[in-house]
Amino acid sequence: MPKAKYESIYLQIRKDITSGKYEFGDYLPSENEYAERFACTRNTVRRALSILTGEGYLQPRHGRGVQVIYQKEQEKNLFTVGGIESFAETVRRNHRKAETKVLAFREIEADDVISHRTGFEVGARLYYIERLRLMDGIAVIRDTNMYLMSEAPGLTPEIAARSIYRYLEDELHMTITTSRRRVTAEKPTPEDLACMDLSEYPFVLVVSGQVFNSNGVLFEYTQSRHRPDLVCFTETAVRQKL
Amino acid sequence: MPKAKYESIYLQIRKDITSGKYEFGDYLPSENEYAERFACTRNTVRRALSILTGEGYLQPRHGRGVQVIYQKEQEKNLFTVGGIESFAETVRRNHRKAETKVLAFREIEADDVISHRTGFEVGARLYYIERLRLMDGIAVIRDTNMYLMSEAPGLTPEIAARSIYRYLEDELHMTITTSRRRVTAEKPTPEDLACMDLSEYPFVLVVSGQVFNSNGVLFEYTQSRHRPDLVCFTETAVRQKL
DNA sequence: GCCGATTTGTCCGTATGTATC
DNA sequence: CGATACATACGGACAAATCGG
Repeated sequence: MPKAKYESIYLQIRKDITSGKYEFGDYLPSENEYAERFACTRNTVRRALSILTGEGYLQPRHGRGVQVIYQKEQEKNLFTVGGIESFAETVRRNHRKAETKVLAFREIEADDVISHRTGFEVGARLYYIERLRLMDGIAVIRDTNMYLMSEAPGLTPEIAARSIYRYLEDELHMTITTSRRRVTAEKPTPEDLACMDLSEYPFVLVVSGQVFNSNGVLFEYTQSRHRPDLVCFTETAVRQKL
Repeated sequence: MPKAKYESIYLQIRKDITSGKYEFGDYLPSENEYAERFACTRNTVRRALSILTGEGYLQPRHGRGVQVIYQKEQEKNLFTVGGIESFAETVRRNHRKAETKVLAFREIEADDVISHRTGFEVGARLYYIERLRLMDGIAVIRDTNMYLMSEAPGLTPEIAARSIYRYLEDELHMTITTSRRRVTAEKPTPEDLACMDLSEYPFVLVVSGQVFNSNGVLFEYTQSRHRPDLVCFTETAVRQKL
């Protein structure tokens, strides 16, 4: 699957870390040793290591070696925004029953209001999708998504009810590269109140973001309005001077 | 100040982006042109560009060029967690008056409850600090921090009232590399209610995290409890295969 | 404290592949 | 098809930090 050499090295070392072969605090073999072992130059090893460093797995220490700082997380909250976990996966992990209700599915054109909020160009043709996410029959998330039709053609309400990402990746062979997210607390809108049981929560946590594909095209704008007690947002930040 | 060549190139290009010289959607000069302009190899240019890509500023497009995908954020919320902005900087950016009140300053030892929550080893000697952050006289954040004494010696209440990070960086010459953060919504504790004006907000947004220094040592655990209307949490995730 | 070996950090120059126009 | 631009990889050189003898 991985065609680039640095990528297969990256995958191999990551597996050694997540499988527990190297634990928190351990030092990896030296770059020179890896270079020999993988039959490549030190530069190529360093590239793989730099990705792992950027992902928070490793901490290189000048003159000493490269240390593992990855630890298995202790998950408590239901929804972990920030990872790559989808709604369905999250629900499954918690042994609940997932359901998705499509509230709206339209084709629209971006006007300047939409453009300003989402980053799409004025006049761009978009799919506009509203969905309600239910867990064990309780509405917990209200999603609004917009997809650039030229990049994600062929979307249907049926796909929206199942998994849009599976369609994009498996059918359209699209790969996602950069995404931006913002989390804010907002007062619920009438629509929020109509859809979700927010009786004791006078706020919703709003996660909005843009997603770019590997062509560098902004193709998705997404906004998820969460019941505040169920969401958890995680981040790993690295001073990336490597 | 920047000693490494790639770093000064990084800073220069970033400045060109944030200053608006290049806008969202524009293409940067080619790597070869930059290499000539900065009198270095394409590799060095690529390194600077790769950092900017990892930070969400750029989107390289194979065969075409490198596109700017940075947009000036529409800052509505006061506090942007996720960036590297300190409380004082945020307040200054909003032209407000900052104040920090130290509520507690103790030396403690990590028991197993603390250890489990923070990641410090049992028995580790820690500074325990509680602070209240005031903006224009209004309490908006309640901070609880713990620092590993062996890595951050010499902390005092006076330093805590000013800037701990300035002390760590300037006096102890410590550099921060990796940090992990979690954001959750929680019911306010009696302490929260006593310290902050939360009358209309039955929730606080809790940002907790671990910080590693360049020695790879977990030296800080931090928890900030925010009034929900004032915080904004941003993240840029990149599938970093660059 | 010095020296040499090891290890990571920075940078160069070059070659080749692949996508776009 | 050729020119341009980014992507991958090689190999080498020297600097800087660490560690053991």
